[in-house]
Amino acid sequence: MPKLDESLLSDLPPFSLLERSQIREILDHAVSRRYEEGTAIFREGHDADRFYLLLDGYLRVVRTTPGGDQIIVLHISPGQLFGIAPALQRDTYPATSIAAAESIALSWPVSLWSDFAANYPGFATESYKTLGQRLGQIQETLTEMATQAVEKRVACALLRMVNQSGRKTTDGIEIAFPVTRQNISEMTGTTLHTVSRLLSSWQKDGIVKSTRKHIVVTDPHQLVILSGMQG
Amino acid sequence: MPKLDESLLSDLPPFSLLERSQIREILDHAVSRRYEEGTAIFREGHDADRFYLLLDGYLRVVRTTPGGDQIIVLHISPGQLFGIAPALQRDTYPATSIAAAESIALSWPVSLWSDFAANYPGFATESYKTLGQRLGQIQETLTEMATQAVEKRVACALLRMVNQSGRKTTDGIEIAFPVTRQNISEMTGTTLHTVSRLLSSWQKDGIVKSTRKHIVVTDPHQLVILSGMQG
DNA sequence: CCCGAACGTTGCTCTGAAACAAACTCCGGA
DNA sequence: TCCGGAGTTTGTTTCAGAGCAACGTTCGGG
Repeated sequence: MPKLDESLLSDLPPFSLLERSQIREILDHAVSRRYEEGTAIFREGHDADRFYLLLDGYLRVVRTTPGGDQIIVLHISPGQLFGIAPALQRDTYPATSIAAAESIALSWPVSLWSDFAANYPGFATESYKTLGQRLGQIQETLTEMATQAVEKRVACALLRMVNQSGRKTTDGIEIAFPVTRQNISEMTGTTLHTVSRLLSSWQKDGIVKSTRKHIVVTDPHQLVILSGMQG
Repeated sequence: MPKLDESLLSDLPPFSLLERSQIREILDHAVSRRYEEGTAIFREGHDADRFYLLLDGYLRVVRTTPGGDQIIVLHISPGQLFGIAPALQRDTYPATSIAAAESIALSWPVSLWSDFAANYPGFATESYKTLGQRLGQIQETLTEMATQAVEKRVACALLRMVNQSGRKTTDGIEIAFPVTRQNISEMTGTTLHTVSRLLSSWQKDGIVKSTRKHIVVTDPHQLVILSGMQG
């Protein structure tokens, strides 16, 4: 295990108030690991024995129904805590985390959670803030799912990914991790067929440009209009 | 304002570990208020200046879309904390709370939250547990909404209400607060027409019995089967 | 270099549920 | 007592999007 550098954490909100020495302590307790695309970091229902911080890459947070259908609840980007079931007194993970791209994450045993919360100023506060934002996001998705037509839901899903991970290219803004039509259908509660049709037609209209597992939004503004504004 | 009795709180999880004197302190800071059916306790987006405990009645937690559609995110039963945005470092309520039946709630200014968490053992823990459960519920609803057909969603919604507030009667189990077809449609992302049809047909099959704003489930087992089990 | 799997596209059919429409019933208040 | 509004029922029409099917494309690995 290579020695981890303090600069990894010093700019991230949950740790930004801490001394260098404190960050050192935290890092010394951390386990760092690499996850290949498609690998599960932890699975729904399993014992929540560790909590995590994503250093690099992107994750999908996924739930599976008894019937075998899968849905993507949200995505995690670098710098975010995840698997923080312990913060909510859960002894089991409420969802599965899958690496959407090759990813690197730190993790700590849950037993350290209360230590962190007690000893490191701002840690608990920032963690709960994250949780609050996530709860808000999920509620947002739920309302969207309940009230909006498929086309708008797909447009919103694209916009969310663009906002979270978009990076400028010559053509427009590209989504920074691999996404399949199937993935998008799992985010929006529809079928890959319908998503494919929508993307094809948007491509025809010059709104997006997509190749296998890779999407570039060329006209974000049009997409916002399609999404029905404000959502 | 009548003096509140300690027994109100002594059996509720967030307070069950406390001394009588501590409960007294808490009550002395509380404001108690009655809300008529249909009244809002607080509204989405407003300043989160107080947090609440429902003593009696039932609440709907509701979100409204820019387009004016409304959806019911979850219900709150007596004994539960709500409006606990401060626990998540939010300065604004993420949803609206409406009294589904005549209700009574205590409330405290958010400034007391950190005092409570610091001074009353078990309070923070139990609050976060509640939050965790609620997050789980919403995820559950989201997956259901994304993957299940309308009939199953409505069956699940009825079962959830029955589980949360059901009381035995001679005919079966009745939902303890007023519910309209419209309400159910707002829980399931469908129309009141479709809900009405479903309830009519279930009534014909002897699964439910309903009058205006009032539903009794006469054959819960059948309803479980309709819901597609495990949901 | 070739093969097979994973991913994507497109056409066609069919149905569940929304949209529209029109009554009916219950309840509370004037 | 009557009236009006809120809640409910039921019928008919319509169509978005799921389901099914078949084919095309890309890519990685042997």
